[in-house]
Amino acid sequence: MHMEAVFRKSIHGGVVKQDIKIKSGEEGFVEDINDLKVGKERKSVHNEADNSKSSQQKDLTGNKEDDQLESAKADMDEVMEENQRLKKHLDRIMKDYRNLQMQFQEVAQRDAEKPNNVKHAETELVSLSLGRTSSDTKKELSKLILSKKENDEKEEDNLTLALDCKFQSSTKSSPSNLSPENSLGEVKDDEKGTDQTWPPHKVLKTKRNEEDEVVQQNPTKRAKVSVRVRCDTPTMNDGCQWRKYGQKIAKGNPCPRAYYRCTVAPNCPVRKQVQRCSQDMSILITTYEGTHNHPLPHSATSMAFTTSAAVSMLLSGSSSSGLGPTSTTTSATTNALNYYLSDNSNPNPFYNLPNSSISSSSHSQYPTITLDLTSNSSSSSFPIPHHRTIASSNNYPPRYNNNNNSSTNILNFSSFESNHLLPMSWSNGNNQAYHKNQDIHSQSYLQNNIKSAASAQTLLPQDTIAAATKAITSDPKFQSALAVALTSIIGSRGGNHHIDEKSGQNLKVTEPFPVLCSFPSISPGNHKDYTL
DNA sequence: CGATTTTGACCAGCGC
DNA sequence: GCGCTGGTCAAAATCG
Repeated sequence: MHMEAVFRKSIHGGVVKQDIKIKSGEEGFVEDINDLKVGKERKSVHNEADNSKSSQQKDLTGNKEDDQLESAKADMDEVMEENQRLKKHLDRIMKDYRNLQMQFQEVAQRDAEKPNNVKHAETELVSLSLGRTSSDTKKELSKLILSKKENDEKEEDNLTLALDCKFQSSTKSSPSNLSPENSLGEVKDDEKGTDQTWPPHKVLKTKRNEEDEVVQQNPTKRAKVSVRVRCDTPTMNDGCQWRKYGQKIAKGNPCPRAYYRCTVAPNCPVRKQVQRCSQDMSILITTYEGTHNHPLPHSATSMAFTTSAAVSMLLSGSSSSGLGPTSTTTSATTNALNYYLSDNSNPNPFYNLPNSSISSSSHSQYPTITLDLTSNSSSSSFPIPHHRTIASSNNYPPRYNNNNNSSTNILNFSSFESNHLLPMSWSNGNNQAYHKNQDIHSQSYLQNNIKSAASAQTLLPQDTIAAATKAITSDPKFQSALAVALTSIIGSRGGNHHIDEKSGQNLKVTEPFPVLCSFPSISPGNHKDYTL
C-alpha cells in the first residue's frame, strides 16, 4: 500500500529506481507491480490527450517515455528478483530460528524432567536420612557398611561411596536446582521473613525441625564454592559487601580464618570464609556458602557467574566421567552462588582466566567445589587434601582435553605468567574502600575488566584465542554449564521460580550475555545443551 | 554517629 | 561424658 503511493509519486518525480529499491524488501511487492502497470496505462492515456498538441512532441515524448518505461520495467524485474532472494533468505532464517527454538525447548524440557526422576529416586534416600541428625545418618551408613562385612574392603568403599553419593544427591535436588528458582531460593526465605540458612544456634535449638525441613527443601544452600586466588590483600574483592563477624584459628593452619557475611541485603544468607593457604601464604582461599537473595552488584556478577559456571561445567560432565560423590552436587553447587546478570552484561567471563582449574571435594560435610585461579602450575598442583582435581594443567598452547580414561579432565588456558584477567578488584580486597565507593567501583570494575580482557587478548596470538575459544565452546560440558548458568541468570532476572520450559522460553536473544560476547556461537548440534 | 572490626564466650558436632 | 574443633554471637573497640 505504501509502496503504491511511493511508486505513483515516483512515476512523476523521476526517482522511480531509488524509491523502489528501498522498498523492494517489503512484502506485497507484486501487487505494487500491478499498480505500476496501471500507473503506466494511466500515464499513457494521459499522454494520448497531450498528443493532440504536437505530433513531433508526441513522437519525442513517446520515445522518451518508452525508454523510461523500459528502464522502469528492467528496474522492476531486478527488484522483483531481489525481493524473491530476500524472501528466500528470510524463510531460511525463520526455519533456522524455529529449529533452534524447538531444540531449545526440547533440551529445557529434558532438563526439567531429569531432576524430577532423580528426585523421585532420591526421595527414599531422603526419607532415610532426614528427620535425623547427620550423625545418625552416618551411623546408619556405618551399620549398613558393617553389615556387608562379607564383602571385601573395596566393595565396602564402593558402597560407602555410592550411599554417600546418593545421600548428597538427595540433599540437593529438586528440578529447580538448575534454575534460578533455586538461585533465588532465599527469596522464599525472605517471604518467610527469616534467615533459615544459617540460623543462630540458639534459634536452631528451637527451630531444628523447621530448619531440617528447609534443608530438605533447599539443601543446596550448604554447598560450597571455594576459590583460590593469589592475593596480597587480606581478602579479595569479589564485588559484594561483606561484614566480618568472626575469626578463628583453624587447626592445621597458622593463619586465622575469617568469617564474613554478605551485607548487600539485610537478610542475605551468603557467607564466606577467607583463609590464607598455609603452604603458600600468597594464596587466598575464599569459600562461599549460600545463595544471594538479592541482585548482585555489577562487579559481583563475574565472581558469581564464574564460580557457578565453573562448577556447573565440572559437575555437569562428572556423571559421565564417574567422579564419585561430588559428581552429584551439580545443581547444588551451581546455586551455591547466585548470579544476577544486570542490565549491563558483565564482559568478563572468567572462562578466560588463565590457569584456572577446578577441584571438587567430598570430604567435608557438604559438597565443595574448588576453583583454582592461581597463576602457576605449582599452585594448581598444590595438594588439596581429599580433593579430586578435575582440571589442572598449564600446557601451551591452550587446549581442552576430556580424558575419560584417566578420570581427569584437563582444561587448559593460555599460560599467562600472572593473572592478567583477574579482576583488579579481586586482588585489591579492601572492603571498606570498596564499600565507600561502591557505585564508582562497580563501573570502573567493568571498565577495568574490559580493558584487562582486551589487553590480554591482544597479548595472545589470534590463533591461540581462536583455538581456545573453539575448544572450550565446543566442549559439551562447557555448553551444559553455560546453559545452566544462563538459565539461572535469566531466570533470576525474570524472577522465574521454576525451571521448566518457561524458564527456557524466557530466554531473550536480545539479552546481553558476557560469555557469548567472547566465544563463538555454540553448535546447535548438541542437543544436550541449550542452543542460543 | 553509624558501620565495621575485634575478640572472648558460647554452642553444636564429633571422636574417643 | 569429656575434650577438641568449627562456627557464630554480641559487646566493646575502632574507623571514617
